[in-house]
Amino acid sequence: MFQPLDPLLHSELRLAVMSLLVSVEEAEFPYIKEQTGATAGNLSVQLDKLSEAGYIAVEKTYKGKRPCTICRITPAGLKAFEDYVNALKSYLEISK
Amino acid sequence: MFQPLDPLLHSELRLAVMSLLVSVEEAEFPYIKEQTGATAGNLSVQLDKLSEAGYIAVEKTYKGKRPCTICRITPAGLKAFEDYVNALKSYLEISK
DNA sequence: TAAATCAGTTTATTTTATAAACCAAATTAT
DNA sequence: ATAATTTGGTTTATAAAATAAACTGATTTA
Repeated sequence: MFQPLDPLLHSELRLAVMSLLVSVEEAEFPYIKEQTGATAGNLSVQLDKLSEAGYIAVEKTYKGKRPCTICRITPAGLKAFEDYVNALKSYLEISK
Repeated sequence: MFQPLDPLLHSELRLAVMSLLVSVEEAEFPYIKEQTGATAGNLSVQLDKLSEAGYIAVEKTYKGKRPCTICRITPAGLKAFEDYVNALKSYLEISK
């Protein structure tokens, strides 16, 4: 009846991050922070979780002299996102 | 960009309960328990939260000699569910 | 009448989300 | 030059949430 929801994606901020990365395929930390309205601390923690799950790849590089964290969704992350969306439908579609 | 998600509905079990009640408009505790696969304890807690928020109405009655807890969605609950579904779309719809 | 079942509630524990505090380097102001 | 501010984050602490385990009380069934 109800499909289980991947707890890693069933989180407002992590879902927003994934949603963002699905469409842009590459985003820097400050951009994600601005688009999601998250605090840096919260974002840092949630990016770590997504990264540890293999849902996103995080590249720590430099932009001139300043540090620059670039995030990209992975194939596993894309799959997980799609699966999550499908699972959600079992909760949202009225009349089966 | 991303709409905030009602934390009361952004919970696997509570969302399943609401989803169920949207379609049936009346359900007994054991039925909800069976359909969601929840433990009785967890279900009891989550029904209380939905009830306190005014999203469902809980009627405690008897079926013969046995206690019988009947749940129904309220207009406020239906509205909240619809709003939640709309908010979710901002996370799921690629390209705007 | 003892054991098991039904219908739940209460309580305790683990997990999670989140913000506050912090750190280091770079830039800007005095 | 050096003090203050900003940028780009990480770490840590706290509050909230989810969940299961333990419990209660009445009802069947053995």
